Amino acid sequence: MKNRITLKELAKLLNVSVSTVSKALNDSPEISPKTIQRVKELAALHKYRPNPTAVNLKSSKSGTIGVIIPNISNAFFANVLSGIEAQAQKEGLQVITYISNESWEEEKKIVEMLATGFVDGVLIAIAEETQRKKEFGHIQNLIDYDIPVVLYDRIDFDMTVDKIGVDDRKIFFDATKYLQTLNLKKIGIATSIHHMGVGKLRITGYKEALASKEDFFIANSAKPDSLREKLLKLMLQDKVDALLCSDFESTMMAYRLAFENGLGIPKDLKIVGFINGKLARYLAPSVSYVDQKPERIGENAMILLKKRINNPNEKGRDTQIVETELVHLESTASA
Amino acid sequence: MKNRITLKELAKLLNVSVSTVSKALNDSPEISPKTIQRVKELAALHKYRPNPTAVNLKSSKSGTIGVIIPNISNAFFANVLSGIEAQAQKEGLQVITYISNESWEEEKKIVEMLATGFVDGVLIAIAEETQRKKEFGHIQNLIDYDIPVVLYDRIDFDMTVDKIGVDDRKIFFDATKYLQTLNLKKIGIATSIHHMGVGKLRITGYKEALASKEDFFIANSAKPDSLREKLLKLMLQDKVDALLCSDFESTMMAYRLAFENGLGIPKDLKIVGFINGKLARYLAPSVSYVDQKPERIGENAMILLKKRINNPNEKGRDTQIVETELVHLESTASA
DNA sequence: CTGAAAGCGCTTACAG
DNA sequence: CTGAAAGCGCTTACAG
Repeated sequence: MKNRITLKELAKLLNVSVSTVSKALNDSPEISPKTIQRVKELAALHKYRPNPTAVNLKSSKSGTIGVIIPNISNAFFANVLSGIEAQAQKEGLQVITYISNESWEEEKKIVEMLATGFVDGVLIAIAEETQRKKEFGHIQNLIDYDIPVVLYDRIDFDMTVDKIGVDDRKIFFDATKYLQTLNLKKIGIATSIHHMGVGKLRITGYKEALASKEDFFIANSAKPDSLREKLLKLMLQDKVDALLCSDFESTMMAYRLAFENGLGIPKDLKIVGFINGKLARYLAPSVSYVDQKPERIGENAMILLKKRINNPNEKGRDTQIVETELVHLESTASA
Repeated sequence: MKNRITLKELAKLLNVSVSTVSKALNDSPEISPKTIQRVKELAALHKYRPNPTAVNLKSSKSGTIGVIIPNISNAFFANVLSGIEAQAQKEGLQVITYISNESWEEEKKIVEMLATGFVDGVLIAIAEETQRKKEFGHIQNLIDYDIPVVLYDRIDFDMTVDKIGVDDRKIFFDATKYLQTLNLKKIGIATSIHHMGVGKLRITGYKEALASKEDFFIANSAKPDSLREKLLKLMLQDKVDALLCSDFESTMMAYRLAFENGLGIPKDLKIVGFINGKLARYLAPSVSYVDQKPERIGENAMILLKKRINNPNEKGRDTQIVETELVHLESTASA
């Protein structure tokens, strides 16, 4: 059953040339309708499909794009990928996924591979370690090779490249302001990503909203044990009224620690989290969360990349901001 | 910066033939050490990388495999993908992901595309709708085309093909037996995937463990509202002592409904769930869960596929079972 | 309207 | 040890 039929074999069976078969299948006006029909019928009979590799070689396009994901276990990135996939299918592009595991070295290896021109374009969310090391040479190199690149989600970097993400500063600014309207005095934040661009911006937004009107209450650590300690201090000593949580880890840890220490949510402590909506609604109590619209980010990232692939010589670079939404559930309900 | 250098251009610069350059770069013994060195130096200088598309065309291999995922928001599949990726990288293969969204039609479209020989092999977890319709023609067709295929996770189908998954019947059999050792009388199950192969097997395991010693308590529905109602009946009317939950939806809904109705976990109700370990530990109380070892499934699926790609003519087909683990957390703690 | 030829960028048997 | 030629499966300018 193996061995797909080729143009050459079709041509032989039809007693015409390879060129004629090729043109007929592509509905060339050069070919007579009668021949087109004959060719197409036999092609259908044999289930002919052009060899994509050969087509790619001719067109010097690969028909694929590379997507670098720092951590696929993170539901946010899984959903972004879902949006990318859906849009790529519409564009007729294949998506090759790479997982950097937040590692600079793995990311570098992937990017260098992609720099060989393996794909028509690249979508990348920059790894945590890369941000920490501030070593962006490999990314810059990719851009310099004129391979279309779009940064998604993690976009707070000084590179001339298309970007799409959310306004992290504004999200926390607005969320803090919202909590203030509930007459909460002590508003704190919890984060395990304070060393990343998006994490920093969220802290900035929080600070700007509070201005110097109140004290800052910040629990920040990438290490679970240390984050736990700092959170406990905020909850039990400082007795904050509300916690803005910047990521999955800090949201779930706040939720869990409230339970362990008998703090009622929202009675004793209000929580706003960064987790996906499906989970947020199942928690008990349900947790108000920031909907980052991951599918939309993915979809628009793909559209942006496709645009750049089609217009490689355009000079300007876009930065797109996707609107987010603060979804109010039980964890911020007023008495 | 664009336009990667080709063999032909290197050859011109070196005043040798294309063949010589090609052979030199591949360390052919036909070529003198001196020439090899000259060629490699210039290639390095120009950062020459062979065009993968051309190499693939020659070798009639694509160096890529296709992975079909029913639903990437499901943490289980995200983690399987992670395992696949890691192993693929070791094997030097690219992974093209496709998301079927549990849809028969989308799956069929993807599979037909892959049947053109676009990839060297395919890993697939069969979509829910496909299972419901019992329409496996497209999958069988892929197999008939001699494209190496490995079914992962959802493997309870009568096809001559390599498979890798867990023993779903045994998992629920053992879990039920375990709950019996806690002296629980009324053990129920909750599932929203009872129409799928893995779901059916889990129910079978539960029934076999109980034998006819007790009544069966089963809440099964793919519709949230209906599942909620059935679960409430089990919890409030039948007053089951424990619930085995078969998937994310039913686990989280049981957790949430216990909270809404003032049932203490584990005091009034014990729960065993199918969710990922990270989440399970953060819940309040933490929920005992079945660790399906998704990374290992992905990794071994990739190994199995690679083996089949390398030995296309071997006749036998493997079914690999990955060992799972019931992790005991607070939700099944005894008083 | 049809076909021979060149070419995409490689590899490899074969000749010298 | 080096190179000319054929070929992987296509597409497309060009000739007839």
